[in-house]
Amino acid sequence: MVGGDKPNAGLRAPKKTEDPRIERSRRLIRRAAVQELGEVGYGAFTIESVAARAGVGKSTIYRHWTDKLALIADALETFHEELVPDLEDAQPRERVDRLVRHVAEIVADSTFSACIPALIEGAERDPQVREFHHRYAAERRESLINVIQAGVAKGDFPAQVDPELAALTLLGAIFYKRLMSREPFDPERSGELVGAVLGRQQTA
Amino acid sequence: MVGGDKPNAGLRAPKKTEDPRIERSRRLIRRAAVQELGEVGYGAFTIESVAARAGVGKSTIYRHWTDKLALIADALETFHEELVPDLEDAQPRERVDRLVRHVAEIVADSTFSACIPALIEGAERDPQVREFHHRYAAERRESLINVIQAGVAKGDFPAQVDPELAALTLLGAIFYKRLMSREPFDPERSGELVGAVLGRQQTA
Amino acid sequence: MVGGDKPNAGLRAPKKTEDPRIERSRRLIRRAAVQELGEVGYGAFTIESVAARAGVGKSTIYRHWTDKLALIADALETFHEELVPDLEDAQPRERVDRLVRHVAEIVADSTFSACIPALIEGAERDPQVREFHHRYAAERRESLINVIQAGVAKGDFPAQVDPELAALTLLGAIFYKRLMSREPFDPERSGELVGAVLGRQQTA
Amino acid sequence: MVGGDKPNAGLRAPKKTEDPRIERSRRLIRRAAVQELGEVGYGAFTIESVAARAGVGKSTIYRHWTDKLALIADALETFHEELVPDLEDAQPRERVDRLVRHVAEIVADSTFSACIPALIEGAERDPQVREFHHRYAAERRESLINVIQAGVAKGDFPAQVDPELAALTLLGAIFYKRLMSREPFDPERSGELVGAVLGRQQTA
DNA sequence: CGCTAACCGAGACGGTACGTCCCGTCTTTAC
DNA sequence: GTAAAGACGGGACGTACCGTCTCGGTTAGCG
Repeated sequence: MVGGDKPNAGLRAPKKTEDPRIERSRRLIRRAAVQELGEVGYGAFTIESVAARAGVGKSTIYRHWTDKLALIADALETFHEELVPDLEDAQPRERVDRLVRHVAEIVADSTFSACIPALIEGAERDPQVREFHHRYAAERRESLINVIQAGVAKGDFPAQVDPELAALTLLGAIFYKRLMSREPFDPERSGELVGAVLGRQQTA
Repeated sequence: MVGGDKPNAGLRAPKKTEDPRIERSRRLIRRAAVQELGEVGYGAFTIESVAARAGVGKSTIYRHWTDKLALIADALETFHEELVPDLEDAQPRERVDRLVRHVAEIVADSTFSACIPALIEGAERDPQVREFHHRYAAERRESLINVIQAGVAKGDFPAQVDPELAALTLLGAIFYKRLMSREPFDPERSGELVGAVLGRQQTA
Repeated sequence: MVGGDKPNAGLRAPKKTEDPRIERSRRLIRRAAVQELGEVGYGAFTIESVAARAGVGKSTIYRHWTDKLALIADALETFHEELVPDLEDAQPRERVDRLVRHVAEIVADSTFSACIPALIEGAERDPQVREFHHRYAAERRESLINVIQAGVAKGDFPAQVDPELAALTLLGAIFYKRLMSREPFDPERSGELVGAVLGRQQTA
Repeated sequence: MVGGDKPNAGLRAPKKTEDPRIERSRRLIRRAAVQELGEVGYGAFTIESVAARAGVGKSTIYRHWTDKLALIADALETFHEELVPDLEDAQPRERVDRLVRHVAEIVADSTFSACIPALIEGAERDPQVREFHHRYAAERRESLINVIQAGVAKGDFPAQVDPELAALTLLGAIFYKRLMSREPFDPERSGELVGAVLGRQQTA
């Protein structure tokens, strides 16, 4: 979690097990928040509306998250897993392809995508959000760099490829398109993109 | 202009010259708005704060712009010129280098840079801002694409380079670094970046 | 109440008891409003100033009254009781004396007195205030008329006395002095006044 | 004048004759002000509206009067004459009758009447307005007192009549009715009123 | 009859209050 | 004892006028 939510972090001794209603509320609220985000977007996202949608009092939300941004960030955390789910052992090129395509798909269309601008802006103002956002992006980038590195070592990609720079251009192109133009990057073109940066497949 | 402001549009005959105070107010307010945007971001951007910063009454702002968004959009318009100032006739590679470096420098540090997150967030929330932001980015991209295309035609870059994709990766890398990590893209590395995407200089 | 406030009208079943903060806020605000009215008058009466004076947020006022006028009208309602508190069974002359003196005293000096000009001005501008102001004055006048009538019937006052006209002159003199000259009508002279209008006491 | 208008009070020596435009503007504005007052009442009286009605710039009004109240008071001054126009030498009773009826008529319906509340309120807050309002009322009262006094001296009214108290009740009744009820005092009843206070006509 | 001073209309300006909306906090009551 | 309901203080929104001010353009009346 980003911080901002306040689970019984500091061992409130006397409480053995957590009231089951608490987890129920959290789940309801998180779900409502994600729905709200998807439907009205970040701009019109309102705590009061989330509360209404979740059938919950406003105070219940503030009991579990410090503010709007914390709720959003936490709700997004949910997606974290779904973003590194390709731990297969295909060949490097294949793995890069899948990774890039996966990112492109998520960026092209998902609740997560709708929140990217908010995260960027939030990161600019709030250290907590920044930490979360950067760490998150770094993990994503790291895994891509590693795969590219492996490919270079294995000779699948040209030797002069700088993995870090390559990862930057691959991800950059996808996010840039999403943030700077009407249309997101088409996932179907991810193969092309990889080819442009790492060289065409020298298929026999 | 993006819209929202109400200048002397459409030559209203009877008004010969404009009251000089008007332009002065507009200038002060625009400047204050950009500063505000850079400092507090889109979400916390406040007309009242802009008015205070500009040393102007709130009503003066509403006299010239219909609402907050119109002011933001118009204030950002200000940057339009400063960002396409490289109309030289060097060789294509050199021109790409300079263009990319120029973008990197601006993104690394400038008043404009401070507004990028606000701009992205604003584009997501408001159609007016979006229109401006996208058009603006498109122009920037367009000029880079043209130069790359010329280079490909001339044989300075590999034939298989897709100019549009290449531009996307070049710019993407720069913005991605700025928005997704602690450090902006170092302008000194723009040569490397161009090399990675368009091939190393095949110098003698 | 005059209207404008929105109390538990129409027995909304599910709400048993009212939040005690509500009544507390209402009381504080009403008091502040009356003070404000007395001090700055109707024209300069400001919701924001009332809020500050009551140590309350502006929104709390708007939560309980629809607008400025509703608040003013309701706040003035407060005085209603304090002004007809002489239901004794003395002789008619005595009762008239006391009633007139009571009015003179209130008009000479009281929180209410400070509001009379505001009330008059308000009545001229706003139908709601007017309704209240007139109804209120009518009740006051009515009770005086009744007592005079009783006195005439009983032979304590000359037969040709027109009770309604007499009440008008008695009250009129008091208010006229307050509103049209530096000094209010001296309550000590109320006996004289009654004598002038209803004839001297034909004591043995 | 109440004060507030600023004619060439302090003998600006070099100016022989006044620019005729000035007087013209003053006249237009005064007239517009009175019309406005009559039509929309004091509450909705707006300087901007008066300016428009007079076909004059707002600044022209403020050039000649300090503020709204000064303009209104000055416009009312116009009526001052029409309020003491009964300098005949009838019998005292007749003169009182006419005076009272005249006041009743003015109070019952005139532009002046519409401003009484504003004057009362203004007098409460602004010393200048107070001075004007009180002096004005005093003159009116004085003339009535004098006539009554003459009548008492001449034996037309009972000896025990206190002229000052009598005047207070006569005027008070008329103003009270105007300010405290829906209907103003009916001028037709002024004879009755005088009779009630000064005794019936002991006609043969 | 042409020049210059002033007055003028127009309206921009800094302000202030309006009544609305939503935030994030805090209190109360019901379950 | 917890959670819903929702009152609360706060503060920005965009609007309407206020009373002040600056701007050129027009007009009166002197020379």
